Amino acid sequence: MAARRVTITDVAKAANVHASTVSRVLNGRVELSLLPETRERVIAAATRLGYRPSALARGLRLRRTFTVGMLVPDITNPVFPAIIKGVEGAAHARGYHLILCNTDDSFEREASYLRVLKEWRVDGILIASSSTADSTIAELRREKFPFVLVNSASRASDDLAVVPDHRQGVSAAIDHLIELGHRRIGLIAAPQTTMTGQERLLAARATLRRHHLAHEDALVAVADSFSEASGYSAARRLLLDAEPPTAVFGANDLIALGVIRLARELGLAIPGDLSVVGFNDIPQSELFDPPLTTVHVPKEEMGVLAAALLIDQVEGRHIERRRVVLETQLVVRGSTATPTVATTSAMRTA
Amino acid sequence: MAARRVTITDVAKAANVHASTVSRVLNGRVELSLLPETRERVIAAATRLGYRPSALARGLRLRRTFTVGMLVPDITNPVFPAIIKGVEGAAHARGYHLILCNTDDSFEREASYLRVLKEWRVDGILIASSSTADSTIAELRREKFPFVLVNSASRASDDLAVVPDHRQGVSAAIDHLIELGHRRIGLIAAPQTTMTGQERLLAARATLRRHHLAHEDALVAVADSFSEASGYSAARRLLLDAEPPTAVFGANDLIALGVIRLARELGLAIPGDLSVVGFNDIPQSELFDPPLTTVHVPKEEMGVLAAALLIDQVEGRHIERRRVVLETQLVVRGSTATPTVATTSAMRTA
DNA sequence: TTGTAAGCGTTATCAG
DNA sequence: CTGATAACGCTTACAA
Repeated sequence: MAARRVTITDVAKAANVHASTVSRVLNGRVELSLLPETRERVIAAATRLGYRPSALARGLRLRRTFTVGMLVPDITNPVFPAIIKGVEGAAHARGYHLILCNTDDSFEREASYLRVLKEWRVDGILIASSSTADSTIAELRREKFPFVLVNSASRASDDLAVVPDHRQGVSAAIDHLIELGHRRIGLIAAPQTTMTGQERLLAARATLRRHHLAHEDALVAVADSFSEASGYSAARRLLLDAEPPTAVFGANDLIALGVIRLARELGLAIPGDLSVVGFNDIPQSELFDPPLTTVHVPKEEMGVLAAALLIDQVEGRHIERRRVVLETQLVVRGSTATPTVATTSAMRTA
Repeated sequence: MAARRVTITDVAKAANVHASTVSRVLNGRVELSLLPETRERVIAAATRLGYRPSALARGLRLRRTFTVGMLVPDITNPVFPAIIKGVEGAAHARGYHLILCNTDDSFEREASYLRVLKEWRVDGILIASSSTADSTIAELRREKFPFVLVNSASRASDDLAVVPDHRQGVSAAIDHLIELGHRRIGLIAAPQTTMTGQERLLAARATLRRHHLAHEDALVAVADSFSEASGYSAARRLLLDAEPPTAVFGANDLIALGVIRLARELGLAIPGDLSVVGFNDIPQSELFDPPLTTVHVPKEEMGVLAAALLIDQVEGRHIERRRVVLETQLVVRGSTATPTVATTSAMRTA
């Protein structure tokens, strides 16, 4: 099909030198002594023939690929593109390339991709896949395979990780609702099979408890995934209840948008009849109807830091902080407000 | 750092056979005659040692990597994740893996990534990067390197491509505005360095001409990129004009959202004072304020078809249609309406 | 049915 | 300063 690739030997022949010389010219360090004349001849030949070294052969020989893999649960969730952008930029700047894998939130695909990444001998792996089985991570740890968790941490606190401060963010979101006067606050959690899901629900419950507010089961629904559709379904379980909440915290922005969609269908005004807060501050959050009140997470920065941490590890540099926790910030927009009289009636029952 | 990887020879030793036998057991076709007993011993050894073949070595030997590369201009633009998802699904189903590269709309990065993909000996390349220089594509063509264009086609009509019907989509969008009674229709084009940008502007102009409507320069602004920010800036040039349009067609949804943001800042009601249409139908389009009227493009399907086309080509299968053009469909939501009395005054001047 | 050997394209080491 | 050689880990004729 494609014409035979030109190899280092072809270049060598064309330049009347040995292949090893070509290699030295093309990627030898400067202190190597080479006749300028040879160097020029080699470079000329290489460009004339359009020589492209084989990363395969080189990786095989070097036992290094200058490539990092990244596992993402769902590229369609707008948090991730932002994180990925950060990762890619930082990796690129340090001479690494990124192999991106979309696990579609399936354990099976995740395991399969992890295998593939290892087979490709990537130098390290970034894991943004929140559902990652503990066993999977344990395996990486056991093998001493360099990896860094992004966005969602692991149970083992000594794993390298770059995460937003879930607890602080969630707490700020719920404090905000309470300050507005809400007393019946519904929680739409993310899957409890994920660390992110667990952490955010735990944090939310803790905050409510701190304020001596109800956080009974009737006020909690767990979404099947981090998607809008799942948020919508879960919201049905909450809002169609006899005593619906006056405010809802969604474990992420997509879930919050699902709530908003349902509310709209039910004819509930937001924030008039129902306040909604999300988490992540996805792009265009301020253009939704209503503009989404949410917890801002420095997504791109998170990616940059994670990539840096991974590469530091790969290159054997000293690592000061094994776990980087990034500040989050509540961004109040239109989707939250003081509960109205109509809904405050529900408050009394709380 | 990491413990030495276990190789095929390690497995061979452990199973008391030669490496070639291990290879045969692990990926030989069924018709190969192997003693069941040997087979079992090998498999046992392989699993016990946790053997993972090196894709590097295998790719080097096979001159095939079962990997395809994909160039995406901006992963942050919500059209692409959807396309990527389709690509990845289809590729995965056929046993291929995807290496994703974000070119950030820079020629330089694009060229660099293209080089990298070739160095990794990917079996083929998917190009969704609309700004791709003709010369780049020409080079691929010359080298007979398998590639398929997605979302935006090339000038050369015989290149393999899977694209939406830009002409039909744009025309539907503008027809819609005209049917509503708009006569001063502004165009916010995408960069004219991109094929997509050119095609959509051309189509828009043609449609206006067909209706004998003005499409003078005052009604056209060209955005610097496909982003919301660029749409916003370009919109300033249009809407702050003495005689602003009563409706605007944005070359994509993000640009349209930029227009909406500006309109909101200027206190213009949408669709009351200004109608806006976009292109692509990005996720959550219906949750914006107002819900975005836009041209729906079957994004995931586009990805699936493109991947299939590429792999067919790679595997030497016969290809019936070299260019697949997908139907688009106008989705009318809240951002367009009949021009109000106030703005119809502007109509007369047109 | 299985072992032997060569080679995929590089680069590190050792001579010269 | 540059050439020869071996090895990275795998697959596939060919031989046994």
